[in-house]
Amino acid sequence: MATSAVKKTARTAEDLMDNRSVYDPSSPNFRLENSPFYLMAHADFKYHEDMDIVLHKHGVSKPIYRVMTVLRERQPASIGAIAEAALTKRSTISRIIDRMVEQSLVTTEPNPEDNRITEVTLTPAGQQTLRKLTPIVGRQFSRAMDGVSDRDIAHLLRTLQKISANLSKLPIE
Amino acid sequence: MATSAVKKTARTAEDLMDNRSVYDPSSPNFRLENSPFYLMAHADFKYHEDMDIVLHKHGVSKPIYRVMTVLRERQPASIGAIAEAALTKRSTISRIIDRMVEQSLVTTEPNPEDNRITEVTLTPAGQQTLRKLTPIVGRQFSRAMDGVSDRDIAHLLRTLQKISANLSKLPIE
DNA sequence: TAGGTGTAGAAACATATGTTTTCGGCTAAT
DNA sequence: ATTAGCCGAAAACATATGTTTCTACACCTA
Repeated sequence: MATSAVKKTARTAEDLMDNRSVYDPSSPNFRLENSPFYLMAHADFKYHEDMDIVLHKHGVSKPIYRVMTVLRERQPASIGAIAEAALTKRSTISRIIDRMVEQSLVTTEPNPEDNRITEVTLTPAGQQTLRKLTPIVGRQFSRAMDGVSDRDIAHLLRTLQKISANLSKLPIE
Repeated sequence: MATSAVKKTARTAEDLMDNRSVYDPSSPNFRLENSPFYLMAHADFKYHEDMDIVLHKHGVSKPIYRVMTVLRERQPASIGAIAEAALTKRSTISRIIDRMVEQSLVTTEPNPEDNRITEVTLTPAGQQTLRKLTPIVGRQFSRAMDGVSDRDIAHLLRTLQKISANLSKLPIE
């Protein structure tokens, strides 16, 4: 077809704007600053980098905070369920929970229906800590989203959810 | 004002759709599946999880691939510059470069202007490996973006760039 | 009911990353 | 010119994560 032929011969400035060549990592025009996944990693990194400093002042590490946010959603939760939600290996979560028990942030007890399963629950102290942290995290979120409209955020969410769903299907090769 | 008063009293289903309460981590209505940063982490995790398996078949680890993509942009590059671009500590990059030298993927030489600086360059073999990997990564990218229009991707990029820029300013507290 | 299979979590082991210290080289001020 | 201070990188040290193995338990089936 004519259009694709044109696109093939004229591969210069304009297609830096309107087709995949800038952000598709297999394109020669690809640039990291235009890569969605690089930008996600960058945003995520900066977001947590700052927050980590503040959290540490409250005796909470990044992985511990992550576990707490998972537990806020659903409680009690098994080690395995937490691991999956927190995108971390079970053994790692198992040890993080150990530390959290030390700090009296959570308690553990075997599931009465299935003795293999360890159910984890936030203690009142853990919930209290989480409440204390919430406004701090809220400020960081606002800082990140400064100048981004609610409509843009909604759009961002839809796109990210689509991408996540795509990647949860069976992988390549 | 009237509108804000209304919003305060009627905090139910409709504001799950059109205001910050679902994705602002300081809101009680917050849910992880609606959190932009959680979704970014999730997408990034899945994206690289799959790719890692394929890369390993070509003798390339995730961090090594990351360094290679940075070097594709600018070459030669110092250890420090690579570390910054790859969102990793200098000492870590230093060791990754050691491994890459072992595998003859890169060469290093001191910067003639400043002997403290180590300049890293991809070898022909390294470039060859990168070229071999490119279509694989491209397929994974396409898989992730399946059903996402170019217009949506462009929108995503703009929003992510905005967020990254916000977070690169001075942090909270 | 016994045995095989699969699963959850912990322990043992290996690896990778981050933190701190050290070393050499650059630079500026006296 | 010398020295103090800074910076990049590497080495030494500490910590955290991932991988593999093991144990106990649950479930299925013969």
